[in-house]
Amino acid sequence: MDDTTPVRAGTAAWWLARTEKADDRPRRRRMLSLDLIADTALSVLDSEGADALTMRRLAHELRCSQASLYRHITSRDELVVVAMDRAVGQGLHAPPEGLGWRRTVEWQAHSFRDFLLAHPGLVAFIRGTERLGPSSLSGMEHSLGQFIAIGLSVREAYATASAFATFVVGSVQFNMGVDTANPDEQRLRRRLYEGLDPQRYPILVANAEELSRVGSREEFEFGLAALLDAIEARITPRRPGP
Amino acid sequence: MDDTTPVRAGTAAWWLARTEKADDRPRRRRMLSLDLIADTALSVLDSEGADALTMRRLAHELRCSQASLYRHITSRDELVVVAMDRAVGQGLHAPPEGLGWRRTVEWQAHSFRDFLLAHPGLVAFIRGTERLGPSSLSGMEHSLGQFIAIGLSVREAYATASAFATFVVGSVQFNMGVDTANPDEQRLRRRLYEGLDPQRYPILVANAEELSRVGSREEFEFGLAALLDAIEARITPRRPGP
DNA sequence: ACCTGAACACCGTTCAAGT
DNA sequence: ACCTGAACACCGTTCAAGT
Repeated sequence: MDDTTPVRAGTAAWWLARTEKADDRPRRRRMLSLDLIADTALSVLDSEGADALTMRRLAHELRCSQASLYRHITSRDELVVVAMDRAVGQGLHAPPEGLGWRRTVEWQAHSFRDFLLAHPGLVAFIRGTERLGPSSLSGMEHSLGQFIAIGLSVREAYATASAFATFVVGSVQFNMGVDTANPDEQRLRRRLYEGLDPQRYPILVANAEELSRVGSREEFEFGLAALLDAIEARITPRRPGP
Repeated sequence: MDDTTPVRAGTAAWWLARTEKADDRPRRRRMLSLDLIADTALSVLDSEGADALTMRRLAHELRCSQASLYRHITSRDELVVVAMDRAVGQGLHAPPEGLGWRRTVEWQAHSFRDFLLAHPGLVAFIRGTERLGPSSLSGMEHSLGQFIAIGLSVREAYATASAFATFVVGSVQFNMGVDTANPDEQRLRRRLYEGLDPQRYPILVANAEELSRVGSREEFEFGLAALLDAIEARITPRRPGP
């Protein structure tokens, strides 16, 4: 084990070191803790956006010095990784019972997407480095159980759960910078398409009006249905071969 | 039109203003230009990562003052948006002819994914705000043509192309921080799973070894096949209803 | 008319000095 | 033993002053 080079936040090595260290961490009776710092970071990020999340701001919010923060974290990056795992935990909710597997997965995908849309400040910080944190692993454990229960192998279940996570998060992230939150955006997008060079962009120019009306929702529903159909095809028993 | 509030980089309004302004921009005979700055930014980002991309570094690289950069861009954010659209252009290649639609789309998805994996420094900066840039729209124009040609409506073609883009980019982004580039990562991930609380994470603990071996590639292939199957199902003519 | 040195108002991080 | 004021080495951005 090489302790000289610093371990990048979010890697397996890093999460491992954290869980192993947690046991012999001295009990502190002060209020300040990593969890408190992370939750404060989340609330600042959520309510005021990325620019507001500074060490100075956190220290002010927690009524301590900036230097004190570094007794619980080794860097801002590390704090973000921990905070995002907690955010994932906040976004995962138990689905209603008795829906059947397909509608259950559908519900979960929509539910998490709605959470992300409601907290745009967090979205840009989800980078996959929180995948191995306790809350994210909890979500994975749950998904694995679901997919194994309907007949997928462990390996298939993992790939499937990952693909869903990727698509739900990716869909929100990819549209965040650009989507129709601003009501003018649609009209302006139409003008943008209309004004393109018709030689180079014939389809975009010819269908400017219709294309400007397609939102990220439609893309999301298409991709989600595709993934669900793929699972359905896999668990449908095939007829015996020749 | 409200000119007082600054337009956020990457929105339709912003791309529109850029194209409209381009015409009456004075011809300059100096070498410095937005394109040159953007390309320099890309090469710095690609070879040395996000931290190296500073205005000071760019100015040094281009042998000009920092202030000169601001004659061509209004902010670093804006520069990043333009640069990323150019990067997308570099990552898109014409597929070999005569593959049939499914293998063509498959080829494109793999090709773009390989590009991203080969240029990890760029990946974190793809945020969707480059969607409306000339290179990205060129990719969209091409994809629309493909999907319309096999029978999808304009609207379906757009949602489909977007879902592919989301999934390919999202899959790389979501695994970038964490994937098996480091050969130790797999072993450490296994140890991480093994050391979890078996009450809370029974499946992860029981399948630690197998799960640690599933990489992002498997997830990618699953999702890609699912999307392709979904297209296939849509273009297969249904029998007339009752 | 064009360019830029030098400054401004910030960052994340560290550590000697306090209690 | 614990905490922190003040500094350090950076940022992105601006503008008065140069040519």
